[in-house]
Amino acid sequence: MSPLIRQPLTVELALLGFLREGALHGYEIPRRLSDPAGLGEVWRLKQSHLYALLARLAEEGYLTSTLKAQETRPQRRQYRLTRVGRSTFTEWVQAPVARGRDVRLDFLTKFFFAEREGPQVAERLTTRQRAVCQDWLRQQQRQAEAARATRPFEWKVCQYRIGQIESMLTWLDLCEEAVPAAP
Amino acid sequence: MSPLIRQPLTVELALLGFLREGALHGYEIPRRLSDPAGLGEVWRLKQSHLYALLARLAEEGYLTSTLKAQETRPQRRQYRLTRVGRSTFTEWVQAPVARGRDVRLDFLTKFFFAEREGPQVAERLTTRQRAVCQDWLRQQQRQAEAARATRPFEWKVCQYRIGQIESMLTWLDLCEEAVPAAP
DNA sequence: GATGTATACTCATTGATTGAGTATTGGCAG
DNA sequence: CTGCCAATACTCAATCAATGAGTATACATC
Repeated sequence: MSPLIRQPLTVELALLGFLREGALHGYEIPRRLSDPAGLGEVWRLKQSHLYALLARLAEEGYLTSTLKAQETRPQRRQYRLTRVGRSTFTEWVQAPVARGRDVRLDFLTKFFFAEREGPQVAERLTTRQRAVCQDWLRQQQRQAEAARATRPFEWKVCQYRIGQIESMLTWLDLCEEAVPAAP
Repeated sequence: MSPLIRQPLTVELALLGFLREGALHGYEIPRRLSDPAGLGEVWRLKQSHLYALLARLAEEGYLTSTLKAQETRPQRRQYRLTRVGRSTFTEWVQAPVARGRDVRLDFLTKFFFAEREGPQVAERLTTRQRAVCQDWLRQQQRQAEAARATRPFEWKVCQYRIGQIESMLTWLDLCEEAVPAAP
């Protein structure tokens, strides 16, 4: 239970999402994870990697693990969210992604769980992410303007990013329409 | 000079691009790399990491290193492309990026060097990349269609990707316009 | 009774990445 | 003229993500 120094604890936090609805054992998670109707399209995670992540999440106090014997099968390790784990997850799932390169994986994952948490959560996430995207957009547009005449490569990089951000914004609109409006 | 088994030798190959125009020492590369008019906006590379990559490229036969004494300063290591290094780079720089997640870094890097190699190279790269993107697009559209009614999350993921790919295609058009037409 | 498969993990190793350290020289402020 | 800082040019040890391979048991089935 060190004071949680590890800054970037990004995607592994998402694993906590699978434990929201109750205790789980390690073997069950890849089953849910690989469902193509869910995150199976977005994530790939090797079994050994998963166990390593779970162990570290336990070490850092986000969840507890207890061994449960079964009559027939080999014993399994039950993972359960701690209070810290629960609140950290709730915070994580509503916080927008801060860097463009993380959208691909992180945002889609957040959105997946946010929808499961309820329409308010999903809407808050998309609203906040839209604000962040609009900041990015403004910043890239400024930079593109500055580079336009003198630095053609930098200008093209900016144009690329601007296109990606704009299409992300369009997509966010689509997502918000799809979420049933919060009361 | 092992038979180059390492499959993914991705971005580090780009380092060879800096050696195309002549021998270099390790310290010079981060200077060129961090130029914001060039790849400085796209890449971040720590010094120690850079040296590690150079060492491995040398180990794998893409370049040779020799120590050069200087009158005053400490001696430096001169890196020079081998024939294998030269041809590997030429191939790499013209090959389209195969996975969407690599576009952000890899494609922009390729394009940077391709422009330096000449308009034919840049045009070949963009043409091929466009073909790959169109494949992705078709595949995602098929998948979106299949997921539409029954798997809403999967459908959204597809829509996200479709948007990104479409905006990439628009950007590729922009790039080709900017490249002076090959004779 | 042999073979395969689902359950449920563990472990050793690789390999990317980083922070910190080292050594030398030139310039310049005091 | 000396003390200190910045620039040059790397090296090294440690960390940590990620993977492949291995282990052990039970149930099914042929």
